[in-house]
Amino acid sequence: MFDRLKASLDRLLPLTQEEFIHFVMLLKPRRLTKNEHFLRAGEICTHLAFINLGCLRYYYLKDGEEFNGQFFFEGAWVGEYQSFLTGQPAVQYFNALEDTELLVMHRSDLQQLYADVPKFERFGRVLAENVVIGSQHRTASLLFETPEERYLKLLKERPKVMERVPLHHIASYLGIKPESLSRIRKRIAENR
Amino acid sequence: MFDRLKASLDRLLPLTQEEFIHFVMLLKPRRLTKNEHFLRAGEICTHLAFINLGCLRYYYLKDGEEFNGQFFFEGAWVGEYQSFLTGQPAVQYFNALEDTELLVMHRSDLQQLYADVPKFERFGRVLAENVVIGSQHRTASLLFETPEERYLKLLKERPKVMERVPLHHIASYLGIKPESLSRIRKRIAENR
DNA sequence: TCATTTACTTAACCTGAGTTAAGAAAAAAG
DNA sequence: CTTTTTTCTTAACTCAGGTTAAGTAAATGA
Repeated sequence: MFDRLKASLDRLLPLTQEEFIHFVMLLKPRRLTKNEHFLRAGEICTHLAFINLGCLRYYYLKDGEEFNGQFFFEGAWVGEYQSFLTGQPAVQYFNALEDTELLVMHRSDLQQLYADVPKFERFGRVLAENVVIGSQHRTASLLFETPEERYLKLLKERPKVMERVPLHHIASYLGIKPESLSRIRKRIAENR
Repeated sequence: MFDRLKASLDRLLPLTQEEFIHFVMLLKPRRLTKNEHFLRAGEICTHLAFINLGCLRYYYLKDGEEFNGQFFFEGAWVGEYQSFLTGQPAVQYFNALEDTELLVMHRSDLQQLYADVPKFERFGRVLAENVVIGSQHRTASLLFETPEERYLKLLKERPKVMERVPLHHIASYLGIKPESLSRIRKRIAENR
C-alpha cells in the first residue's frame, strides 16, 4: 500500500522508520472513478494528494471550454497550490482520467506536521521547488515552442501521456484544437 | 540599506532581530548597470538575489530570438530555480532593465543556513510556494488567454511593467511580435 | 551638436491554427 | 449484439498574428 509512497519520499528527503510512520498516519486513502473530480474551481483545496495508482489532469474552464494544464501519474503529488496555500477558492479543476487511488493529507495536518517536526518543512520546500521547475518548463514551452514542437517533445519525453491520455486532451494541453492536432499528426506522418 | 529586505522578509516569515542579522550577514551587495547580465544560459546559477532597487527580466534565447519569461522589481527574489537547485547549467538569461542594486546569497550559504537554523527551511518553502503560484498564473495566461487579453490584464494589474519596460519587451512577454502589439494597441485605441 | 542606434508604428502579404461541418472508427452502454 | 457515445480525422473557409519593409520619433553617444 505504501511502497510507492516510500520510494517517492526517499527521493525527496530521507526519513527514519519512525518519521515515515508519523507521516503515513496523517494520510487517508481516497478512490476516484474515471472522470470523477478531486477538486472543482470555486472550492477550497483542503487536501494534498499522492497518486498511488491511476492518472489525473488539471484543467481550466473558460467560456465553457476546457484547457488542460498538466497530467499526473503514479508517484506524483497533486493539489491546487494557490488555493491550498492561501485558502482562496480554486481556479483549477482536477479530475481522474482513469480509476484512481489517492492518499490524501489535510492542509491542517500538514501545517501541524511542519510545526511538530521542522524536518518536514524540507519536504514542503523540495516539493514546491520541483513544482516550480516543472511549471517553468511548461511556461517556456508555451512561450516559444510551436504546437508541433510541443507535440514531438511530448511524444519523445512523456510516452506515458501519449499512451494513457486521449488525443483531444493532449490537443488542449498543447494549446490547440483536436483538428489542428490531427493536421500536425498527418504532417508528421507524411514527414514534411 | 536593509529596510526593503526587512519588510519583504516580514511578509514571508517573522524573524527575531538576531535571526534577521544572521540572514543579512550572508548577503553581499551587487550592482548591475542597465543591460548587464546577472546570469546567462549555460552558467550555473550560484546565487539567489534580492532586488533592492531596479528591475530585471529573465528571458529564453531560441534561434537568436529572445522570449521574455518574467519581469521583476524591487522586493522580489530572483534566480534560476532549475540551475540553483540542481547545479545544472541555466537555460534562462537574467539581465537588468535599469541600473540595479542586488543583495545576493550564495547557494552554499543558504544550504548551510537551512542546516543551521531549520526555521529558514520555511523561508525557502514559502518563497518556492509563491513562485509556484506566479508561474502557474503565467502558464494559465499563455494557455487560454489571447494576446489582447494578456495585454489588457497587464495594463490593469501591473502598471509598473507598462511604465518601466519597453514595448518590444512586453510584446515578447505576451508571446507576440512588436508589430502585433502595435496592432493590438491601435485596435484598443479605436475601441473595437 | 550631429550621427547613430533604439523604440515604435504602419501597411501589404503570408501562414498556420480556429471554425464549421461531416463522417469513420472505436469504445462503452444497454 | 446492437445502439449510442466518444474519439479521431478530413476539408473548406476565416482570421489573428508573423513576415517583410519602410518610416518616424526619441534616446544615446561621440
